[in-house]
Amino acid sequence: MKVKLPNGDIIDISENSSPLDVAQKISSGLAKQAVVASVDGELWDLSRPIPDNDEPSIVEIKKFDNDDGKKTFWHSTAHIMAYAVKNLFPDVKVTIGPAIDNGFYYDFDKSVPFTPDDLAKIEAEMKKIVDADMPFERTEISRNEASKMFESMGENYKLELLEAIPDDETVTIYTIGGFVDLCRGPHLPSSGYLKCFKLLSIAGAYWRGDERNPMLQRIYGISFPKKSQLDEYLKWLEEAEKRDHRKLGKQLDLFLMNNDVGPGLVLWTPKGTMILEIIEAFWRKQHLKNGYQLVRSPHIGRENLWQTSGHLDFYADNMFPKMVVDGQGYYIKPMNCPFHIEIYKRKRYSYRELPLRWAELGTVYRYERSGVLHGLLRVRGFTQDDAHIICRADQVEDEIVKVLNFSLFMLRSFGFEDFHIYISTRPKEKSVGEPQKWELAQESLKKAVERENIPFDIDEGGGAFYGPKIDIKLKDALEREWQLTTIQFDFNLPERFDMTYTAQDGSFQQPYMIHRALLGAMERFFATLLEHCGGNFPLWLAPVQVSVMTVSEKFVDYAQEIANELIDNDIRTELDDSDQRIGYKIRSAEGQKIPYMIIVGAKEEQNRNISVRKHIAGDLGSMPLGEFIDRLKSEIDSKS
RNA sequence: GCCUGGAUAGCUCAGGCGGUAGAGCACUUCCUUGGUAAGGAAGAGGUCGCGGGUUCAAAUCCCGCUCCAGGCUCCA
Repeated sequence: MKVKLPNGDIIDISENSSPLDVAQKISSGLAKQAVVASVDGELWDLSRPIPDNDEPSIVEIKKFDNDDGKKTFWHSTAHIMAYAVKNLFPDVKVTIGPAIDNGFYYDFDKSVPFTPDDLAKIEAEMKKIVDADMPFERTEISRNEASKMFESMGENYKLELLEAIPDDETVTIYTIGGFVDLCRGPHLPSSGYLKCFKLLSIAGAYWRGDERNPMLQRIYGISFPKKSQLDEYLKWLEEAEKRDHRKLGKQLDLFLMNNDVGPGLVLWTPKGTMILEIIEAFWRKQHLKNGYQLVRSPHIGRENLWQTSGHLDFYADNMFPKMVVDGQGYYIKPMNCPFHIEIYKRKRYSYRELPLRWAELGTVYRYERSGVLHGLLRVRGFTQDDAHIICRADQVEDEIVKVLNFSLFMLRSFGFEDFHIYISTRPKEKSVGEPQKWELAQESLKKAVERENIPFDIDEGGGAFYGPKIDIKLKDALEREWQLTTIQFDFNLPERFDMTYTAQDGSFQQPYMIHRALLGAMERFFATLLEHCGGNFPLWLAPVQVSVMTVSEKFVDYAQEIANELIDNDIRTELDDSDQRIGYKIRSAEGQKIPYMIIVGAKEEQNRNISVRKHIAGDLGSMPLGEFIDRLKSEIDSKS
């Protein structure tokens, strides 16, 4: 029989050949690296025979570097882990064990949770299975048989999964050694493929992710065909840990949280505040340049306001409880929008006055469940770089293009380059707003994104009930995705607050309203930036830009002179005139990741110049102060 | 909120099967006046997260709470 390769080549193979045989025909190298295949677009086990159709099947061989390859590799590792766990703990019930973006997990129902020691035991057991190189066997099975089998094994979770499989789908099981699992596949041909793996962590997880269901024990792990890949991954994990914003925040003395102040509430130190101030100054300047006006609003508002906005109906769970003042109910704001709308409603607007773009660095407070708080990424009090665009239907598309460009400009200014856009459309269930408004909004979002030529996905039905949105995710220096920007239509609030403008024909029309946060929340943005640069802030953001250090106390006067000159030139400068050796001062400045160090001693004082050392890079030699200042200024301007 | 594991000096951590604690760094003082990632000495620093119980005695054992970490669920 014949099969066709993706490049069009036709290959002759014998009956009942598998993709592995095909790979072997192409080259032994490919056969060695192959982990899975697709046959006519369907993922296919390497060892599963290819059907002999009239038309030659299209067979694609996939290696580990392919996404499907990775997923298969990891999924098979999950099975082998489950097998090992069943060997060691026969009472455990198995549930699901999928591949995820980085590795895999498997959830077990086990009365006594796993301990870290168990992980080592499980790894050792897995090693045995791998060394025995046992084949994965795929079997198609009738629903009845499968049901009987899992019932006899007492695997009630598998029974539940089985029931959820649609009637027209073939039920398959995969067997490896003594372990049988209900599984769609595909899998590696055998356990020997798993050259190196590591179990990483244990965590609780609800069955099917529903908190009303029992808590299962989840084990996370990762695996690779080569040891070097595992080492590289572990190094990456280590690097990520080093860059953890909570760790760097402490190390560089930027912010803190404290028990007495309360969970999820951030205290900003002078250095952290300096950075925030620079970001915010840049933010204000750019907003004014981009046609925004700034507004401000209070931190609390009357109950009635939140009733009108609907927050008390649909957002109350996330709001801090009511306080009563003079017999009136008040709430701390979880959002800024109702205030901006009240500003809008102070007068009548003509269609000529639109669009309005009102921005505020508005600090909001949301009640987040205790278990979800996480450093600066998830807090209870945070400052949104919020703005509301109020415009006419004919302005919507332009406004979206503008805000999208503005957003990308802002993010790029901070050194982010790699973006992915997600558009979310009208939910199927309930939503508010006229269909034609949704249509117009969704079309505008798509057109705007297409114009920018940035990869995007559409999440059909993924929008909020009150309007479609664009989210921008960015990748940081470690290729991790973060979501900051969101641009969101709102068909709910204009209606609830009865916002209108007077149209050309004298009629009252409801404007379109767009919420947008470009950097998202300042706290989250700060954390992202901090992890992205690993604490090595670009010069324009560094809280201390230069540390002037003396070789001995004899040169303090000259050093002070230099420091004063820098400060006069708006360079954030610190003078280290401590009674320490220069090596010590350098070490401490390097540890604080101060971008430039100036060293002054006898040579410098005599020549009226300075010696410059750059963070990480090292000694740059000596130069006149003026030249150094010019260098700093151009580096600051370039934001590099 | 749920599961698991934690909380000891400003920081990083050791110790402790019940008899009120220790290191390194940081801090203070003194010596040293030193040229590109740790000079030396001395000193000061802790109700061992908070509250209760058991006990002659609790930082240690028990219970409750707070906070933190990794997940789950939820989200900027």
